Amino acid sequence: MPTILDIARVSGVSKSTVSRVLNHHPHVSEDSRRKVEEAIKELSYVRNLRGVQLRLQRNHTIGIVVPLLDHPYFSRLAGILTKTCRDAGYKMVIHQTFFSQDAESEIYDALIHKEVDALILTHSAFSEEEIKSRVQDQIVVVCNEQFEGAQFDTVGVDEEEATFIATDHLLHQGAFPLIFCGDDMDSPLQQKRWEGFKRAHAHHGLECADTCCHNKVITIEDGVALGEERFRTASPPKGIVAGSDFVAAGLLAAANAVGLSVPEDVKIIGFDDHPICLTTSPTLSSISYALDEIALDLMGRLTQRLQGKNPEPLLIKRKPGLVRRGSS
Amino acid sequence: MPTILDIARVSGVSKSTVSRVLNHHPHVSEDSRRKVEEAIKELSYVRNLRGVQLRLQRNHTIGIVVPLLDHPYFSRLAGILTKTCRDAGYKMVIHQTFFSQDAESEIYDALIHKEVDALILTHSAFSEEEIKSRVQDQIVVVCNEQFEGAQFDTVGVDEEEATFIATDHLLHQGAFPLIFCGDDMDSPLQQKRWEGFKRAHAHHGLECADTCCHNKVITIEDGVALGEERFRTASPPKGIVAGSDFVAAGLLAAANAVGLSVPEDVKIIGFDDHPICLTTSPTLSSISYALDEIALDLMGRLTQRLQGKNPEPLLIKRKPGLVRRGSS
DNA sequence: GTGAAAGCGCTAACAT
DNA sequence: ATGTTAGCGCTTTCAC
Repeated sequence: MPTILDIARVSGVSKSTVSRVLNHHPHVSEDSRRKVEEAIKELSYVRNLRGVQLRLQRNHTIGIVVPLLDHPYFSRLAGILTKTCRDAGYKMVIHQTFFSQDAESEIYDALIHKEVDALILTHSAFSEEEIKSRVQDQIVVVCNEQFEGAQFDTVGVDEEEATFIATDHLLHQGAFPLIFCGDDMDSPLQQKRWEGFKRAHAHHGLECADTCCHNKVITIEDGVALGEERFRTASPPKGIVAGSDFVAAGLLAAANAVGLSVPEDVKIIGFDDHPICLTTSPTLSSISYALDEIALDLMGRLTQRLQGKNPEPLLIKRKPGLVRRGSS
Repeated sequence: MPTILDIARVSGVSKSTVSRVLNHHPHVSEDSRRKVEEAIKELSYVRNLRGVQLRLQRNHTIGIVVPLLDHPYFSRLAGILTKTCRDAGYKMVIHQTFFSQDAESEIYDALIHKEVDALILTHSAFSEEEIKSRVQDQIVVVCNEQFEGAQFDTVGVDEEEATFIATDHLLHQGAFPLIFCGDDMDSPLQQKRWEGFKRAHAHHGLECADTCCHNKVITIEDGVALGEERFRTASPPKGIVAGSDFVAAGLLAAANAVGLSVPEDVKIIGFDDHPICLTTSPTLSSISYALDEIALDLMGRLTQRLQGKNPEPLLIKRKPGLVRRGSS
């Protein structure tokens, strides 16, 4: 494995000049540049990043925090963000927290010790302030977690509004009472959604009890299980605002299995507008996000910070869309 | 950010001793060890990995190659493998190739230049020999890509057999002619599957034309599109072996939309036994994999190689399972 | 059992 | 425009 010293020897210049060529510095003679480039090609030299990193105290690596990868929303988001970062010349390390605060804490430690140059949060079990106190002035940006943008750049969809729209839609169709389910009711995101759910009820002059809120409903199987439980009671709910399309699909399957008709007996709506919505009978209504645009917004902001700029934290909330299909 | 030198100063020993404590060397006096540990706690010191890496020429980082993350099979596999690696004390960097040979080549370069200590392949657009010639004696292990295990440790399901079972099952139900679809027919995996598909036909004394093979069918939407195209012809296929459950779900939705009954008019089977199988009407038959076991097998092997052992490449092929549901 | 010193590959301030 | 040199944080001989 050749080093810049080898390149220097072969091309007959000093290693500083090699470094200058490598880093596209000005003030290098055309002649030196050519010789160095030839030597690089000849020895098929590639920079050892660890040397650079040790010297520069930078990694060109960004971390992304997701609760779990085996999830249609987070895998899609991680896929898009990874590509976006790569295109911007950064490597991406994906961290799964499995909704655990301990696992999330370790990631902040990694950031503080500069194992990554910045962190993208897509979910958190902490509040914005708690995170800020941990990470100090390290770079953190937030993607579609419902922080207020007080500490970090935050871009995403207005989740309170999204849930209001979904809930209002079901209530408007005459579905009541409703139930609501989310993956982690302790997170700010789920709290926002829950507020939107309640606001829609108030808007229609209806009461909604805390008992219609279900926590830790994440996967298709969770949706099936919740449906099996709630649909078999004497008075099953008339409508469901599900935390994701996968959960919604599971609930729909349970309704079919129990013999309830969708949307006549029970109406269902999910989040994300994932293509799974097209594969159920009836097809699933959903709230849509423009993830690609969100990713670009976020990366733009992140790039600025990585270049040392330090503007006030920004909050971008995009409008969600209602995609009405067969299930409502 | 404190360094071992700070620890050395505070604890009153030399930095070599600090290093020895850090690395759990023997021959350190109990007294020194205690003082160093106190200083570490006091300054909340954490090792700077880049220093270690530069010195040791190792990263404690493993790369994983997936075609794309936004895919139920690969995101699940990536999730499991990432957790398995983390538990073994390694970081994981996920690379998406988007089925491009160029993107994949870059990853091999990264391996050669030791940006990662090893690579886990879950898909490749190259042959085993081509990869070997690129990566030389760097560590590569293969997860469920159908290599022959001549060059690399390979663990996964016998895909030829899996496809034989799926195809045989449909033919046995009287479904003929069939069509077959895969994500990337140039890959060894899809070739194996295609061979299993043909072998099942031969087993039943039936012919199958190359025209029943469809390439680059990856997502739910691809499945819908393929279904719309093939189901509207005068003589639609009687059965489909789909490359993944998502594609199968898309095909099923298209069949329903076109007015074909499943399984009466057309029978469908997918791969992976993903829970989406439970959410369609009818539910989807599928070929099941034991991914968690595969991940553990693989990690065991990988750990050995990372410890410098260099046994002959191993080939583990687990038996696939047939999960019969409503669609066949 | 412990410390001094060399060096992993690289960049940048300083000198020329 | 180019070379010399120090040093990023760490591990590991080699002395003692």
